[in-house]
Amino acid sequence: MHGVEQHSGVLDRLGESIASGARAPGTVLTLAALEEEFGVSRTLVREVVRVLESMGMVESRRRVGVTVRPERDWNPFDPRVIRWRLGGPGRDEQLRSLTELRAAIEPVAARLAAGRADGSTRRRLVELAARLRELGEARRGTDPEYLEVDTAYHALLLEASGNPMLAALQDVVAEVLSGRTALGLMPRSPAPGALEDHEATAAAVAAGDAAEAEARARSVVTEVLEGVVEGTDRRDERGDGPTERAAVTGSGTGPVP
Amino acid sequence: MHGVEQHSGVLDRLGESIASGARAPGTVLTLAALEEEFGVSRTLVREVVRVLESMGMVESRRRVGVTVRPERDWNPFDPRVIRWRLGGPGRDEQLRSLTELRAAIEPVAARLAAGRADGSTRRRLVELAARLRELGEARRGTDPEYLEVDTAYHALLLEASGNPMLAALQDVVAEVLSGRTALGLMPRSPAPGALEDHEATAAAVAAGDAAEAEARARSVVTEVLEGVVEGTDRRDERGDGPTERAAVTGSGTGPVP
DNA sequence: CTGACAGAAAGATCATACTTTTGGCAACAG
DNA sequence: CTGTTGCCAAAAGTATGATCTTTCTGTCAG
Repeated sequence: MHGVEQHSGVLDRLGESIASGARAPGTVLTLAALEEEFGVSRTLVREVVRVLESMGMVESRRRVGVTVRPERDWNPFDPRVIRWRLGGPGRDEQLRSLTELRAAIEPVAARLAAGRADGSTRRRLVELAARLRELGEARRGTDPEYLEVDTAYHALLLEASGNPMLAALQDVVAEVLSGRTALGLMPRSPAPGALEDHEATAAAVAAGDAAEAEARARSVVTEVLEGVVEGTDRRDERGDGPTERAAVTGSGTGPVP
Repeated sequence: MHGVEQHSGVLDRLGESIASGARAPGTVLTLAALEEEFGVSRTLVREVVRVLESMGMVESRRRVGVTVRPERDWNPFDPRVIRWRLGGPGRDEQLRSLTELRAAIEPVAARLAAGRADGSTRRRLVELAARLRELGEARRGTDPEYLEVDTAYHALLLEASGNPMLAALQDVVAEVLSGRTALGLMPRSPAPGALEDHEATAAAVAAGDAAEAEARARSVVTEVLEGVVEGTDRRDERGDGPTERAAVTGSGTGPVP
C-alpha cells in the first residue's frame, strides 16, 4: 500500500472534488483532516496542497487552514483544471470556453504557419485536408477516423504556427473536436463548404499566402463560433446571475440594456 | 532562520535558474544536492520540485534524480514560466509569442463582448477608448498614463468577453503592452487609424454589433502582427528546416543569427 | 550472448518534533 | 461602552530520521 505513486492519485481526487463543486469555494480544509480522509501522511498532503495552490485552486494560511478559492482564481489553462472541469458539472461551460478559444487561435495560427512551416509540414497539411474531404464526402463524418484525421490536421496547423503557446493548445483543440463528436454534434456529411475551407487553408499555408490562410481558417471556425454564442447567449433570459461572471451568461444578449 | 516563507523563494530561484538556461534541459539534480545548495530541508525541496514538476519543467524519477525537461514541455501558460522567461534570455521570443497570442485573442474577445457585456462595461469601454484618443492626439503616446489607459481598455475588453480563458490573459496583454513601451516601440503620436479603431471597436461592442467589433479589433491588432511576423520570418525559403522553432529570436531588428 | 540475480542509489512515503504566524478572546485602560 | 493590548491555542511551515520501493548497473552462470 506504499510506494505506488499516490501523489497524483490524491491530487487528482482532491482536485476533482473541488472542481466538481463537492468542496465549494470558501470551504476550509485542514491538513490533518485531509491526511485522515485520504489515509496518507502529512508530507503527501502538503505536496498535493502546494500543487493545488500553484494552480490557484486553494490558498493555505496559518491558523486558518486550506481554503478553496473561487473559481475565477483557478488557472484556466492548467491541463488538469481543464480535465477536471470537463469531467464535472462544468463540462458544457468549459467546452464553450475552449471552443471560443480555439476559434480565436486557429486563424492566426494559419497565418503564422503560412510564413513559417517547413516543407514537409506544408505537404502533410495538404494531405490531411484531402483525406478529410474524402472521408467527409463518403458521409463518414461520424467515423472515428474522421475525428482522428481532423484532430491531426488541426494539431499540425497549431504546431506549424511556430508559436509554442499556440502549439500547446493542441490538446485543447483535440478535446473540443472529440467533445463535439461525443455530443453527437457532428453530421454524417460535413458541410461541403467546411471541407473546402479546410483544404483551402492547407493550400494557402502551403503556398505561403498568409492572408488567405487566415481568412479560410477563420471561415472554418466562424460558423462554429456563431453556433456556440447563439446557443449560450440565449438562455440568459432568466437574469438570475449574481455578479459572478463565472456564470458566464453575461447578461445582455442585446445592446446596452 | 526558520519559518519564513521559503517555499516561494526557493521555487522562484530554482525556476528562474532553469528558465535562464543556467540549468539546461537534461541536467540532473538530486534532492540532496538542492537541499544543500539552498540550505533548506528535504521537505521544502520536495514541495518545490513537485510544483516545478506540475509545470512540466522537471521530471522526477527514482534512482535517477530530478531531470530538467526540454523547454517545449513547459507549460507556456503558467504565469511563472512566462515571468521567468521574460526575465531571462528568452525575453524577445516570449514577447513575440505573447504578441501573437494577443493578436489571436482580441478580435474574438471583442465579438463575444458585443454579445455579452453588461451596460456599465460597454460604457466604460467607450470612455476608455475616448480617453485614449485624447491622449494620443495630444502626442502623449509614450506617457505612463497612455499605457495605463491602454492596458485598462484591453483588459476590460477581455474581461467583457465573458470567457474565463480569454479573461485570464489580461496579464499577458498587459505585459505585451508595457513591453512594447519599455522597448521604445511606441511613437509619441499613435497612428490615427489605430486610435480610430480602438474607438470603433468600443462603439461596436456598445452597440452590440459583433461582426463590426471583431473586424475593428482585428484591425487594431493586424498591423502589430504583421510587424512581428515580418521581423521574424525571412528564412522560409521553403526547403526544410528541422522541427526547431525555438530559435527565431524576435526583436525585429537583428537578422537571424 | 543472454538472462537472471544481487546490490546500491535515489526518490516516495511516513512519523514526529519543533517553529512561526495569526485569529480570537479576555483583560484592561480610557 | 469602546477601543487597545496581550496572551493563548490552532494550524500551517519547516526540519529530520527512518523505512519502503523502484529501477539502474554490473556481474556471473548458462
